[in-house]
Amino acid sequence: MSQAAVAGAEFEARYTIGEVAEQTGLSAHTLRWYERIGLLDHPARSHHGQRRFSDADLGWLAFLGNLRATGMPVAAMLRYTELVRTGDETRAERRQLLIEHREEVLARIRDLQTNLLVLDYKIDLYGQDCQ
Amino acid sequence: MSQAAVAGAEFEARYTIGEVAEQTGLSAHTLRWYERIGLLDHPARSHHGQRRFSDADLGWLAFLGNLRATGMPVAAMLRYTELVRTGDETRAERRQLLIEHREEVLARIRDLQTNLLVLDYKIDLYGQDCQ
DNA sequence: TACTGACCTTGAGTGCACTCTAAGCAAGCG
DNA sequence: CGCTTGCTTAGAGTGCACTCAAGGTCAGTA
Repeated sequence: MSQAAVAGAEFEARYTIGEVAEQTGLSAHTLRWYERIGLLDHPARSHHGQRRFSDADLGWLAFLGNLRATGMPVAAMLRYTELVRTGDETRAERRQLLIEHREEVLARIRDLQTNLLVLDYKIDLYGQDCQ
Repeated sequence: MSQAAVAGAEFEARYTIGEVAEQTGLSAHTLRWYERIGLLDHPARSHHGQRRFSDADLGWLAFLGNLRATGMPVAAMLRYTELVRTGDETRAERRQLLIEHREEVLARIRDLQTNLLVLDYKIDLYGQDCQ
């Protein structure tokens, strides 16, 4: 996840915040905010002080995107991020966190499907006759 | 949806706000708020001025619950409610609204499932070896 | 040289959906 | 009688996840 962890990282860091915003669908504002709250390592900077994101950063953002898309709160993503930063000894805990999150997502899907049945029924009623 | 639309409704209106909160899982605060913003008709009142909800109110709240559980924003629920209040001539529009919402929910479910695959993959990686 | 556009910072503002506060009234209980 | 519980109101506060504002730097183009 960290561009600093990759040898020669400064040669890979090439995307501007605008490009990353484009690719990830997050706004530049949000990318800076993610960095500020600790979801994202401080990226490399150009000699003018502008951020230059690496492929590793993009990969990490894509993974965060998966977590967000499945409804994980930012606070939980932050916790996960900090576990990653801590090191390999947290692997079991990270795995556990993901497993629990998966269970929640599965429950959410089941819940949506159940509620959808009622909607279908209602739509059916409208299609036929009154109320 | 309206207890006023049912003949003899005042004889059915029997649940206190606490009981309705209990049954619907919404807080009494939220029930009053729903009423204030127009999601709920003004319920009957006891001779002390306390709300007395009817079975019709409970049914309507259950339906609202379905909409909320499937992620419909309050503003859209409000629009639907106003269509119901307007009368039978809005039935086609209401049906259309529900159909569109159903499509969105189906898309959400597909999206969740897609993102879940990545989670599964990641969990699998943690289960095996490094990163 | 003037302008445009992308980037920088800190800190404040937004929208949603509640959620609570404060001050007060009424019923029921020991 | 005092206490608890549950209700009433209008309006303020909360938490989340952004989102924007203001004021600035810098590179490239006409």
